[in-house]
Amino acid sequence: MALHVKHLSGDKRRAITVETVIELAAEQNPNDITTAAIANRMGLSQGALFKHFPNKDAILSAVMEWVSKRLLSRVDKAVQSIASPTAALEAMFMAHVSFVAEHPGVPRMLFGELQHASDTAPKRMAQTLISHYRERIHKFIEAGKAEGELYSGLDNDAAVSLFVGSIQGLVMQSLLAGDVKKLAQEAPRVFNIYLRGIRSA
Amino acid sequence: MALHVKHLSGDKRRAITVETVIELAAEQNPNDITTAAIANRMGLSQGALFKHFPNKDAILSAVMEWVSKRLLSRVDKAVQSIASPTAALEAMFMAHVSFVAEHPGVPRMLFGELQHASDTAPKRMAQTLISHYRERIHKFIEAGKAEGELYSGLDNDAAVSLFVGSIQGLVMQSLLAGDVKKLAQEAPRVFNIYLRGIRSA
DNA sequence: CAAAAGTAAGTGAATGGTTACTTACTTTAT
DNA sequence: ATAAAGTAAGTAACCATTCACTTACTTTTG
Repeated sequence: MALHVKHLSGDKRRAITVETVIELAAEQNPNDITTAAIANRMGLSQGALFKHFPNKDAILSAVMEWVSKRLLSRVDKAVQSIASPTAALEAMFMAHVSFVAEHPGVPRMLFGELQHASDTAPKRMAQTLISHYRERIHKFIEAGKAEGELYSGLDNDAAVSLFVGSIQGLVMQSLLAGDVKKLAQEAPRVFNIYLRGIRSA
Repeated sequence: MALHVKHLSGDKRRAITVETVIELAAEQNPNDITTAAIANRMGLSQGALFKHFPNKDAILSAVMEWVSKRLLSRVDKAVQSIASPTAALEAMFMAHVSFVAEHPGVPRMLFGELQHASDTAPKRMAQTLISHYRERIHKFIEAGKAEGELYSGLDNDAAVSLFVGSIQGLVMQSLLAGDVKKLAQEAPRVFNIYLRGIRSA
């Protein structure tokens, strides 16, 4: 019928909830996104959220699952059918940056979750996402070395850290400037320096 | 008489408060450090804090001021009497990393403040700290170019971003590992890659 | 020089606002 | 008609801030 906005199916509602949280995280401190704010943005009452999620942590977990799936499938897609490891790293970098530009709330939520002392479910999910992400970079760096594209004396772990950090640096700068558009402009220039640091001769 | 712990002078109390907050920020999400937690760690009642600070924001502002002074003076000291711009960059990098290793709560608080939507006093202080920090790197990169130590085609802004990001990456990894000691080990290896990315020939 | 007055620092118990979550009841869709 | 989805009005916990009062030390004054 599509006319009624109320009484959506649970699956749809859960999906909308996740997108709403990510939207809100782009605008405010993820740590103080309230269930009231989420419900309000969705045009629902606060209590309605708890028909779909048992508690707030479950909402955040759903967000983390969404982020994990989308980010990893995005970078995986960007990388497939690219033969050269360094080209793959570049494609991965750009895919990640454009994902962040589309969803600025994502890195903020990730970092926000990692800050927690106790290991909550969403925190663990953030940790595994990042570890999966790092694994992918690791593979490309090893392959790049094997093919002679990368400096043979390169420290693999450090190279992975710097890859992740270079994106962090861009995110932080866009956080400071409050401007997401600059991300796309600066990204290739930062990657060029990184590439220069890891490639052979 | 030095025996009494109670009734310290206001200045001392304020200094202890700042250190306590940074200590707490190393252990838990800076966003939910409560005035009760601060007071409790100091062996004071909650109300006593407000004899020294008008409100919680003033406490956070004091923390940011502490961080700004200490971090900038630390890197400035590390750099003085170093002629070569690249050597200065390295010294600055290492000084920053060792500062963070000593005070793991600091980067967490900084990032936490930057996350806020409204611009509170402590947020503005975090912003100016970072902008001062970036200026210093900028100068060395320009000097490095002038002296031919750095790649002439280098994008200055990108190089600054990557410098900051490389530290961010290290911090994030130590956040994941929950291990601050690895910072000092990994730092030189990450900097080597960075240096390779910006230096000439 | 000591008692009185003053002051900064401390306590502990309100206070009011906010938040996650619950409950009792109503609406909608199949 | 019944189960899922929604509402509105709770509740208990928590948090920053305030307040009335006490304690430790300093300054003033008879």
